[in-house]
Amino acid sequence: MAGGRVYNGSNMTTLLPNENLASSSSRLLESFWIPNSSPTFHGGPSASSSKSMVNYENVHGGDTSGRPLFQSLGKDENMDDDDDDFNKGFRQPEKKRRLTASQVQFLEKSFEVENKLEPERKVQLAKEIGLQPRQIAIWFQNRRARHKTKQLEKDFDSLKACYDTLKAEYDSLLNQKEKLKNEALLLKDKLSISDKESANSEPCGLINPLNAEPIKPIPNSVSEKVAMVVCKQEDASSVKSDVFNSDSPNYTYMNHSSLLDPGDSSQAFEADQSDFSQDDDDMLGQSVLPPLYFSKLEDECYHDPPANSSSFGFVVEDQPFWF
DNA sequence: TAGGTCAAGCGGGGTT
DNA sequence: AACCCCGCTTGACCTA
Repeated sequence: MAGGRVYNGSNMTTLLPNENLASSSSRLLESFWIPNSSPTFHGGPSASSSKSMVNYENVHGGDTSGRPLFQSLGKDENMDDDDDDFNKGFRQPEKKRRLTASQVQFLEKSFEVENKLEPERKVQLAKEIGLQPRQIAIWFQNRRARHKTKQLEKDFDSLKACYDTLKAEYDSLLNQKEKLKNEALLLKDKLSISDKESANSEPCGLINPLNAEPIKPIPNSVSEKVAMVVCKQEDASSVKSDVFNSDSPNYTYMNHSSLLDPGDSSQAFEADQSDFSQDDDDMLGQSVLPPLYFSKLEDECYHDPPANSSSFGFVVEDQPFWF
């Protein structure tokens, strides 16, 4: 459709509905709008709402009983001072006027009820507050646009907060991963050192795992768990003195266990993760991350553990045995 | 005076 | 064709 709609025979571009014909000067315009005897929606710079460009309200508190809540200016009322100019062919460009606070409040309430505008409702609203139906439609359109903008801002803030949270979790996980990697490396070093020392001090192979009957009081599966739990409960910096104490009956078993195969650090890493809830000193993640983190860990890490890490997955019912 | 706000214009698309 | 809605823009006005 071509622009420049025509309403009630007046082109909106040059003559706004409910608006006086433009005066030849802003001073004239103001004086024209200063209320004297007119009912509602007449106003001027001295009107109650200082923020309104032009306040149409009846600031004199005139009796409006028997009238609609708001009443627009009739064209006859508008023409007073400008008739001459208009007839002479003068026509000032339109002066935009803000709706009054009362009008806006009325429209806002209506908007809260329903932000779409049926034709009947539009006409009704227009009558109620003394505006042209077209103005009501425009106000609702602009109001919907503002509402949409605000909603977008809200959604953006919400998504950004979500992103920030996830990023914090991710960073924390990265830190934890690095820490656990370092711990695994440290443990491997200790293992190799202890291995060498034991080989030097007991060259006769007293504790060869292949014929280790004397030191097998604990079943293999349980022994593995003992080793893992002890490892995990120790702070990496404390060098696991108990674990590597040569007096320990599990000492040699640990040393020759394939659990901490130096070639597979991921196993150690993964096993350690399974014991987060037991570790006090290394619970960086637990102290930082929300419970969601752990549920996610379970979802993402334990639903389908790698086959080669099965020996690290503690059976739930085993845990009370160790703790 | 720059930037924000708001009523209104404009043009395109959809519906009846 | 008339009407409506939407996105974008314009222009008047306000404010820091």
